[in-house]
Amino acid sequence: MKVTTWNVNSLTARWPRVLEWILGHEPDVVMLQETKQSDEKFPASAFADLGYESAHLGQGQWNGVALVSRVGLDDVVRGLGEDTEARFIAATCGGLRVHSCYVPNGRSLDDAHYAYKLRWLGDLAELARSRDRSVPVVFGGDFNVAMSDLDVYDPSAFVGATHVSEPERAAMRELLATDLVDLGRRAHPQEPEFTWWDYRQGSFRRGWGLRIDYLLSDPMTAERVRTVVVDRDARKGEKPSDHAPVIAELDDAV
DNA sequence: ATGTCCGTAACCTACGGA
Repeated sequence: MKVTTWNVNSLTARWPRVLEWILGHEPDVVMLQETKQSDEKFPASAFADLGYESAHLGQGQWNGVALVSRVGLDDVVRGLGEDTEARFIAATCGGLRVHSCYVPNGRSLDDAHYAYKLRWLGDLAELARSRDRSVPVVFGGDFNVAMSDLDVYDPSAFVGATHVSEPERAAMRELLATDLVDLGRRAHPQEPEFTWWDYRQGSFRRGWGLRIDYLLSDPMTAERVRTVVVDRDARKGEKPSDHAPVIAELDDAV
């Protein structure tokens, strides 16, 4: 089973790339972030034509998360607790409880949005902590945190910035401590494996990236993982998202 | 170069957000 996550930075603007990508990669499950669409605009019927069920939590102009699956899509939960922004959607797909997460950006360390980000990650950790341990889980998405300096092209360029601060990293450790495995780092302990490059300054060409998009699973599911790759090709070419998809290939459950 | 891209509101350009 191929489980994937991708922050598309507007599904409207990215539709040709998303369509091409799904046809080319044939993922079983796709967790999408930043659809930037209302539920009315979400192309559920186009996904259905491709053989995929889908579920969306849209907000319109900002945020927006979705799940797209060709291995079933049941028991959808929209939203994280009392959060009013469209940043979380979960469902059961092919026996996996799948969670598409779009963690608040934070903006700057002294911004109210930063406190919101830390609260949001705390709420996500609480949800992960209280989960049904008999069900295999994957949490995927844009976490807007580079968990270690290996996840940052130049740590000196990020002193005092969001995405690398100790409280954000502590919040991610708290999430991981609910017994989740960082599949990308587990598969590639030494390579940066960046997933995001700023549109500005030719960052992609210069290799100025961050690893902020993750696939996290319970340890049993992690044992099923054959490969984890960042599809850098999706960051190239015409009208790319600023994020690349992350793809995990899982063996069937035993 | 604060160097790009997105959606919006408004209007042929600016703005907030990322």
